[in-house]
Amino acid sequence: MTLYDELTARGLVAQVTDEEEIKELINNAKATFYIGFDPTADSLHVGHFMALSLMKRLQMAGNRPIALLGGGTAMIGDPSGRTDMRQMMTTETINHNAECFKKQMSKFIDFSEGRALMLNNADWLTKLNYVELLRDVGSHFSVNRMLAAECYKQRMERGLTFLEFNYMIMQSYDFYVLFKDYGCRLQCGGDDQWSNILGGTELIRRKLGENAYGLTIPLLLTSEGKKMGKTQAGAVWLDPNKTSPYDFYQYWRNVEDADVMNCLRKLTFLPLEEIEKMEKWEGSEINRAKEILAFELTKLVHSEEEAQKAQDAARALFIGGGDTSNMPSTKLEASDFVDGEITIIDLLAKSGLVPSKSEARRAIDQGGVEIDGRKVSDIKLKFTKEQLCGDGVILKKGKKSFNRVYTE
RNA sequence: GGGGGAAUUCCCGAGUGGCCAAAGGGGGCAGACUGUAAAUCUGUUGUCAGUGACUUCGGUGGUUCGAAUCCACCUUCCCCCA
Repeated sequence: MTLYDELTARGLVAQVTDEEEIKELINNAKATFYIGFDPTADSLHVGHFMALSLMKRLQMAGNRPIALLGGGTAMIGDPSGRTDMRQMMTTETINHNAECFKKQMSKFIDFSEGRALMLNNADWLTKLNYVELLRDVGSHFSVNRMLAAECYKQRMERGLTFLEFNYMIMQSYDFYVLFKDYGCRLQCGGDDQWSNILGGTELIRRKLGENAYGLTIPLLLTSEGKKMGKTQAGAVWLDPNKTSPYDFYQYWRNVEDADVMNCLRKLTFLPLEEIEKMEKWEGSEINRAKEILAFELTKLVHSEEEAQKAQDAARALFIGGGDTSNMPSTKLEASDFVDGEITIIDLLAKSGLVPSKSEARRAIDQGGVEIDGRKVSDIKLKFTKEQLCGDGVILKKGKKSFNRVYTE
């Protein structure tokens, strides 16, 4: 099976500019390609993961990736598919974020010995001269065409600033620079980037008379059409300090039945034959597939060790017995105790299982709190310091939230 | 530049002087049923202390015994005309 066929089979190809040419390029390990990442936060999240994994897949097949940090484009803000303008970010924030991205990507992509490049478009975008750019690049763009682009549709109704309108031109210019200076012939990206990518291939054709190509990855959606990788608390981050490996594992362990196979195909590196076997699993057997999905992804993003820990902790909590030492935990300080005691409500709040004491109260009222497997009915329950020494107690809120609280 | 309209709790959206912590829906959380799934049903959903207090309706002042509701100014957004 060729690389391109595998990508298609996994559902990783949404749109391509020229299927035959792209096949030729990537199947024969000839391609230098790029994917851009705008450093709009201090960590990559699940939304970036597919792009990263596509990058890795192409690299494993011998192609050379360029990870382009959008230090310059982040200054503008991509309006594609957004209903409101992005908040303007300071240069310091952008640089800090770019550093964070760099570290995370290095764990995933092999940048040694020129096997991959990491560039920052701030290096060329910030040096541009306005009038020159207008003449050299601006003359190749038709406003009429741009306005008709799908990615601006939403914004046409709500308002679009000139700043953001220029985003496409900047991204097109990136592709042009990478083509010219690094021989990059292919740009990949999320499907929402289609218009921006076409802008680049057009610019290269007009300015250099050469062909460049684009390939987009479908957005990862749930069976209900919502973006995956979002929780109530926000994005699912790849940074263990922002989303713990345990929470990361749990996110995937809890996907809906209808989404498991899709995720396995798109996100994991398990052979397709193996995934096809799981397709036959039914009913509660699907839970096995979810465990595999969660384990594989935690392994990819964090490490095999962390994946194992998360799995052990989850099994111990949900199935019972086993090793609970790796579950999320909270250590109490002496100042958390009043007269050597702490109330159940404070305990819940401290553990982070509830955002406020009112919610703690509600949770107990509704019979949703357990301590070491016993339901809490007394809202005034207190614990002495001695009771929480050593291993402490295991708090459970609802069906899935656990936290071990202890003190020394 | 001229004219008109809007800003409400996580989101949408009612509310036009006291009965408003603010209808309804969505989402979230909890309970029942389950497979750490979905669907369904029930409860709950500002904070802190338990029959109460405090903060909230874009911002700042003002009128009033009393304001999300009235007035002034400001900010932001939308629409029409240029």
